[in-house]
Amino acid sequence: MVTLKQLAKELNVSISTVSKALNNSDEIGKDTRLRVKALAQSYNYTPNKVALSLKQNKTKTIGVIIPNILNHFLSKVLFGIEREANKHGYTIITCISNESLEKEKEGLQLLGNGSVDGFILSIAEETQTKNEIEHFKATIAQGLPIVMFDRVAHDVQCDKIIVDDFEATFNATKTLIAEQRRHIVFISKIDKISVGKLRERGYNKAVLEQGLEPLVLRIKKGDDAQEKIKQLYKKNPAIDGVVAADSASGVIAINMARNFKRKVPQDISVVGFSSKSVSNHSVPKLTIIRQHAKKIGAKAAEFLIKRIEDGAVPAQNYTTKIIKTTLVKNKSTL
Amino acid sequence: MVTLKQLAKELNVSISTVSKALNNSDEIGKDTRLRVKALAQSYNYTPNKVALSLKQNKTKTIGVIIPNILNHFLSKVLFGIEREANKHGYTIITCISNESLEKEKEGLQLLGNGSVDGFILSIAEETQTKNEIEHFKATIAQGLPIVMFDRVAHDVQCDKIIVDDFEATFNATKTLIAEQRRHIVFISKIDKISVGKLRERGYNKAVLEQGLEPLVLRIKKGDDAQEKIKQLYKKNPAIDGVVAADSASGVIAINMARNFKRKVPQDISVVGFSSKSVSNHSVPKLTIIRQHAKKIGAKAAEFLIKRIEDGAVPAQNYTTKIIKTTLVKNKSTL
DNA sequence: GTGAAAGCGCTAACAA
DNA sequence: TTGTTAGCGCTTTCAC
Repeated sequence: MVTLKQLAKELNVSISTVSKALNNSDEIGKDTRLRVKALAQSYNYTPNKVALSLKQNKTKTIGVIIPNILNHFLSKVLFGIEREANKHGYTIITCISNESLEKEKEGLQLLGNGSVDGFILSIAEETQTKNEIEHFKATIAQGLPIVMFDRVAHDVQCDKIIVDDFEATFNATKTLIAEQRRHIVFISKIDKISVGKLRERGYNKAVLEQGLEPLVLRIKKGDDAQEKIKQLYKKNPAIDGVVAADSASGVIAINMARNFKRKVPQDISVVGFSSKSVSNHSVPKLTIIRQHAKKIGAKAAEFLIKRIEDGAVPAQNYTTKIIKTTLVKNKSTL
Repeated sequence: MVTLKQLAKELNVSISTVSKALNNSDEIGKDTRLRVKALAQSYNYTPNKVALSLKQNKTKTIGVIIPNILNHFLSKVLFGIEREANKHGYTIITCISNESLEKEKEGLQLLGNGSVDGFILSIAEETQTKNEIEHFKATIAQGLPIVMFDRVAHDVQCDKIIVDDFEATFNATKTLIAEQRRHIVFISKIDKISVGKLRERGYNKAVLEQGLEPLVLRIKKGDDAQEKIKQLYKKNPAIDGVVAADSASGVIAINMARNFKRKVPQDISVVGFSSKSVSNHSVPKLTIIRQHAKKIGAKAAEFLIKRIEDGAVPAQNYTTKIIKTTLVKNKSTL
């Protein structure tokens, strides 16, 4: 990489002249400016980002800590973050907590040393079960803003972007009830995390309101989801509706139903939290609760960048933005 | 963030004393060292990463440029990269090229300004179709090592990690032939990129060797994959085998077959490039060609870090490592 | 219109 | 054993 120093030497001018010329300062004479620019161009000069960061005490970089990049929803949010960040001239540096509290802390620590101007994160499962929030508070106290999305800690003062999980399943369940379904099961692989709990509650409320019996299938890590759902159908032949809290369960529920000679949507109606691409993995296509992951990511980035650039505004006026889900009807419901 | 300066002031010693003490230099007396460390601890001091980077002219950061983070294979590789990088004390900064040449160039440019010590990347579709490689060469010439994975440019001198795409489909097709399948179709959503072409050739060779007729279904962006596959089955009732080049097509091929009252694997045998989690999306589970994405990522990181840390070794001895795929038999084949 | 100098936070060669 | 100084690459104030 060429530096200002080298350019200055070659042009027989001072470093500051070069710097000013490149920054279009009107202190510098036109001809000098042009000469400098020409040479810089020819060397393909670009200012060293690290030096700039040190000097200006800002990195134009956002730290993103997500629990699991193999989760389609989360990687879609990441995509949204990246795109929005880029628009504003920011890059993102990613840590994957792998649902571990320790790795989450490490990420915060590692990037908190001046590497980033702020964080966007979704909380690890372990952090949620242990209910730890001190590391977030410490980071914020250190002057680094945090924006949380999806899985958030309500006791931490910061901007948040969440989904209307409770209402989403409540409404989805009611939709099935309106189809005259009376034996609706709720399937979840995410019963441990906050959003999973909310979704289960939404389902429960809708079912109980109608005097129906709730039936919940929780799939643990390491379980064979197909097998569990098979057993479920076997034991409960009356099932005529499925609400799935995660993207795979809905798809499997549809594909497995046919093994029991049950037609979707005639005999069983299925709806699940998922994305368009995954909804394609079942025939008929899964009716989905869309979470608008990219939008969530974009909003999170927007919020964070605003915080960063509004500078040392006394941290306050924190917003919690709810991105409403949309029910996209495909052919797995009537 | 506390700085050395502040610690020095509070302790009434010089900045360098503090620095040395914290770095366990034996130049510093034991008591001073302890005093310094105690205070640093109490302030939760950690050296500013940016200053360190500037000083040492290395960032301990890897730039990763991937075409599409929503692709399960690619995000899995990213996961592998991140984990391996972390092990070695590196963080990763991600750019998503979105299959665009322009964005790929931008990423290289943006991070090439001192932000990273090297790159790991998989080439964008547009870059492959236009066959542009100058930006890679320029980056390498600039002193930043590149490791390419999966979609690589053979004309660029650098380390590469690839998959045995040709052999994978060749062997998979032969497996189907050994099952006495005589009407095997190849389905691909990725016919434009290098690996997609290799996979198609592997299939072709196996089929032609047996004097069978090749049949290829190419699904374009924006196409309804389900509909295309449905039409395929309708027009070609003799199909008794499917080799899928991408993860979704195999799953859909299985789920759709049942709509034609064709049993998998009895009537149709299906195998596809995919991952364990996606193979679950069909009943029966898809027999998959596993690419060991995480391992690819880990190897790529390992290669790059070695290059970075072996310093200015005259760039040479470039390795191309082939990570062999594994055929994991599930119930969609005999 | 141009240049010298300070300083961002850190390390390390050298001086005391 | 501790401190002074220079320097990584850059911007910016102030002097000429």
